Amino acid sequence: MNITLRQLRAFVSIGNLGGFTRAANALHATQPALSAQINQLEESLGVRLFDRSTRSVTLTQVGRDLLPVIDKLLTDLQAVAARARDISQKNTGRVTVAALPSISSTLLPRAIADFHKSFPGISIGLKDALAERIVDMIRSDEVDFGISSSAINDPQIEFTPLATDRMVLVLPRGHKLAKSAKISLEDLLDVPLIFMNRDSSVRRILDDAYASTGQPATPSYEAAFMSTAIGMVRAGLGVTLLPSSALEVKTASDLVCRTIKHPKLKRKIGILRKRRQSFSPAAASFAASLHALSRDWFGSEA
Amino acid sequence: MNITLRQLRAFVSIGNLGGFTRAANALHATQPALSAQINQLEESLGVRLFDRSTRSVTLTQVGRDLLPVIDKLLTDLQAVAARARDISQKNTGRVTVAALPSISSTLLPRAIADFHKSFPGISIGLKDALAERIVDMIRSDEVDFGISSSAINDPQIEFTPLATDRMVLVLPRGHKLAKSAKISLEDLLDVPLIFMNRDSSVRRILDDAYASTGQPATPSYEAAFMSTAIGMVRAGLGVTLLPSSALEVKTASDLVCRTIKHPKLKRKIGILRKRRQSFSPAAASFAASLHALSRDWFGSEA
DNA sequence: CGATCTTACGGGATTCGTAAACATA
DNA sequence: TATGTTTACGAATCCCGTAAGATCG
Repeated sequence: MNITLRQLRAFVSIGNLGGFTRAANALHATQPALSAQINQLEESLGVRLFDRSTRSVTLTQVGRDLLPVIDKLLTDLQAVAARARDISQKNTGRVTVAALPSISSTLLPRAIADFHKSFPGISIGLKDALAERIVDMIRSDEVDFGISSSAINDPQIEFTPLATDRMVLVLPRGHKLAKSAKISLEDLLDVPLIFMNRDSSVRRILDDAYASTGQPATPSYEAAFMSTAIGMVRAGLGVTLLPSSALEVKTASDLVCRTIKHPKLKRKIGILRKRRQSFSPAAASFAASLHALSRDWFGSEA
Repeated sequence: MNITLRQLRAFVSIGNLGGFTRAANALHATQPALSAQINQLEESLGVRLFDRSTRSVTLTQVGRDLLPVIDKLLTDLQAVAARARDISQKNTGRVTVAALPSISSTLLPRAIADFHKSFPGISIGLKDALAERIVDMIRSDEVDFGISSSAINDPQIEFTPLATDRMVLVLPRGHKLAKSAKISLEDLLDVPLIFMNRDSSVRRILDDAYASTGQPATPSYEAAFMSTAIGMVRAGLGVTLLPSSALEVKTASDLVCRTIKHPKLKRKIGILRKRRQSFSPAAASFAASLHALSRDWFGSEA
């Protein structure tokens, strides 16, 4: 015969309430049901738990010993279930994401702030890193998911697009190109160019784009941080191409942004995660929040 | 939906063994059953516990969190059940009994020794006391049961006879009464009598018996301990009447025991316990052992 | 193609609740 | 006599196991 939780609950309830009838009411069951359950439990354990007369029920010595232990057991179980439900209802949990610096500095802070309003119980960890490192962190489960560009060739990693990030030309307000209606890559040949250095994924996109034109990229300067590149533009050292996601430049009144028509001057930004590994409820919720926010941010361009 | 122990066991087993099929074999169940159980558990908790592909099963983050907790829960339950079964199988436990001094010094030491051979896991506590105190200890649950005479007038206390204890006359080997074939109470009128003092239940029996003859008891000496009374007899100060249960006197070669025919010169010795309070398994076992031993000891006289 | 999980479904065991019997204060 | 437990029994439910389906390596 097997012990069931119902039997244990009946035992605790009867023991605490001191009667089958009272316990039956409390448990929304009938007395005969409890009677049977206690009989089964007693048989399973091989001990008599209650001394029952028709008029009163008292615990036996063994029952008195067992009651607090079993009570604790049931309380513990309830706590575990409550914790699980808490996680599922996103009242608690932790999500850690890895994202490119451009995303980490612009979209994510706002996303995190918004998300925290809806789910104050979930804490979010953010690690900014370059594309390769992001993939590493996903592989080693250091993060729940990553936010990066799609240029990944790993069958283990799954990409879900969030938005398209265009490369925009950033130039000083008075620059001659600022007047041109349309600007192409060829127009930039005789202008000093400021690129991100070769570690960055932005740079890789530019190199690819230039390679497709047959004209190699010849930057006059290379910067490790976007803020450096912008500072150089502002100082009149040249122009630079930066992802629109790093839109802090838009707010600078002495700079002008112009889009350049070229199929390769854009990249897909999206969520990277291990294939066939489900999101935790908290991570799923945050990812959904990111999708919603990116629609507002970039519009619904594919 | 309600959580069941089977679901938890399935979860732990699958989590530890890393597969539904392996767990199904281990649990002597079929794998669709486990599949259903995990589905139910996941629904109850509101969280996904496993990431399952057709070829492999891995715990989700939440599942990894929950596994050790639930494992411990089940282990605890098993320990509780094992403990209860231990008690029921009398591999463990403690019995405390209160008994009259005459019983405590003769029958009980042997009973305890015998019992210990059969049930080495049960420890037995013995408290020797007079009748009133025994009843007190039963009432206050200081002891599991008492061993005393039946002269108790408490509806709360239940008496189960063990044996009949006769009062025997103890006299020096050369005493004149030792030659008489039959001795009655009246024959003792002109002999110095040594009685137990008025606290003892033995004395009460003698007083009752004498009262029924119309002749008041007139002891020449009163002793608090039986050994004192015996010493007095041995010294020739008189004769005494003692319960046969205190049979150590039988072994003294310079003394003679003679029974006296009188309906009141006996008492029923038995087990006293609270009405409608069940024995613990250990207590029941020891009580049964006492019944068996007393049959050997006194014969099966009612 | 084989190993493994999921779905579908029928039969059997469990268990619940109603009603009557039973026991004690 | 009234309260409260146990017994009896019919019915609903639950759950398991078999078999077929689906999917991934």
